[in-house]
Amino acid sequence: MLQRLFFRLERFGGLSEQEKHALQEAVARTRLVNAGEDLSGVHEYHCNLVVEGLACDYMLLPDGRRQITNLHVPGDFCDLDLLLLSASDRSISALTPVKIAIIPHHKLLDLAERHPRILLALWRDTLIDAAISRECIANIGRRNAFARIAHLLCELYIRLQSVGLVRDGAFELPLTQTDIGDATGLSVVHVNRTLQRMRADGLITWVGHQVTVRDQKRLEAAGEFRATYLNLRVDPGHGSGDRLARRFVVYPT
Amino acid sequence: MLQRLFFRLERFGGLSEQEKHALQEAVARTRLVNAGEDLSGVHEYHCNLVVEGLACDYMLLPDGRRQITNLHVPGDFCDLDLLLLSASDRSISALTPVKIAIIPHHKLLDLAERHPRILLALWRDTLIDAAISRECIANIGRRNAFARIAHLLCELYIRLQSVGLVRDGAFELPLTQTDIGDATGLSVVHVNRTLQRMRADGLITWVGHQVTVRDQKRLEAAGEFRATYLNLRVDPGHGSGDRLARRFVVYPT
DNA sequence: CGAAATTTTGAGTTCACTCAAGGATGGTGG
DNA sequence: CCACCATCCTTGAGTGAACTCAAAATTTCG
Repeated sequence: MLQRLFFRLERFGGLSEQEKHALQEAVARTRLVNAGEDLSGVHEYHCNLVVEGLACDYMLLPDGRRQITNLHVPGDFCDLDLLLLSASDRSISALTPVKIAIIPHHKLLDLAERHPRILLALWRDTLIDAAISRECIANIGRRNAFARIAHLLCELYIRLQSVGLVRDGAFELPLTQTDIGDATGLSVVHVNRTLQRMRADGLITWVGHQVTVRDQKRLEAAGEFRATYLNLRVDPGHGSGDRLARRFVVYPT
Repeated sequence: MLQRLFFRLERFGGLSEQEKHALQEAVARTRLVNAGEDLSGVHEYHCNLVVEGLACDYMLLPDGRRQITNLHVPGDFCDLDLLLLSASDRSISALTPVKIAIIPHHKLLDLAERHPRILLALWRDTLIDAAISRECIANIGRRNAFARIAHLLCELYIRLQSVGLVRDGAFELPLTQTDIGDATGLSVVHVNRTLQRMRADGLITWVGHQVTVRDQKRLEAAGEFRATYLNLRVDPGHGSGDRLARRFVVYPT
């Protein structure tokens, strides 16, 4: 059930078998959400974790325009923030049929108390989401359409790769061009024309829901993409995260 | 030293005297950073907290363009994420002369172990930053220049108010129009023209570094601003944050 | 097979950008 | 205390990237 999550977490040390087991046990049940449906209502006292499919955070503006603020691939928590915040500023919706693992807040709280490393993994996950958001701000604020879309595709490539969903440079991406537009702050029409150029340039192919990155280097250059912000590689030299985690292991509560 | 922080934290329950004291004690020293200078280098093994002045997170694009991804007002932590993440994707710079409280990571780690409620307050703070980022994405991605700037000013108004830095609808805002542009994804020229319109419309006055909100209602309407995402009001009905905190008090580690 | 959703094309428009230069402001040193 | 320099604000003019509206072509799916 949580393999994708665990697989991703391996990248920075991972969890012990015991911790994994505890997390697995915390899953109360699973749920299927149809494409286009909101997850709302569910997340009163539960966290939702994507097991299969693609979901997104979005905000609706008064005039009906939509802005997608993040995508959730398998292994991602959707709404960890509701564990600590009372006000939700966005909605979460399924872009494809999505299988969700539902973890009650109280169980996650138990885990956090008994397994500090799990608490840290959760916090860390929310911090990476924040880094993704920052990158998105720079993307939308300062790049043109071509670069924005290139950047988005690069990010998805790495994120999907980190959960084992890329094969030979290709991955399933069941997004409509409207979705791409809502995620990059562009109109559908412009997304369409830009994607045509991107395909013509030989950077990608996009057939059905199958996207293939034909020239990752040039795509990354076009999107000014550097994967570091995703924190998907272990970099033992910097930061105190490992130290913090180690402490919590040495002195378990 | 940390009054602004504590003042802001009061809004959702605050910290005990003991906890406040412990946080105060964790401050190793303070530092003055000149306007325009980066805080970088400092934050290898320290967290920086703004005591006075205005700082910002920013990212520099290859061609030299800048995108400001967040502002830090007094009482804000600048780089809590570095406690857990190894890769830093942005820089932090002082927009005005800034007084910084430096808190070594290891001391913050001690605190987190001994005072779970402090750990939660820190996590919560990073979650609110994430909410601010999301709102910023929607702002830049889907709103026009007028609304973007209005929204930014509304946000700053509330954030500064939450740390007691607004008086009679007026606050110090030592941002240049270039800064506003970098924060909203606009060019200086366009910021200038938009601000002129905003002043002519009677929404604000901006003299020197003093901004006065003349008509908050209309400004908020123009920016489609709703303050909930800032989580600055206690809303006991929703969420599990309080429960989590309570637990950690009932069963201290 | 037909309806609905999605992609694509065309044409005209606009919001925001760039370039360039002229004022204003404020800090600093002689 | 004033002159000077740097930064910032402001204005004008021309341009362009992305938008809107509208409709046709294509794909998807029940």
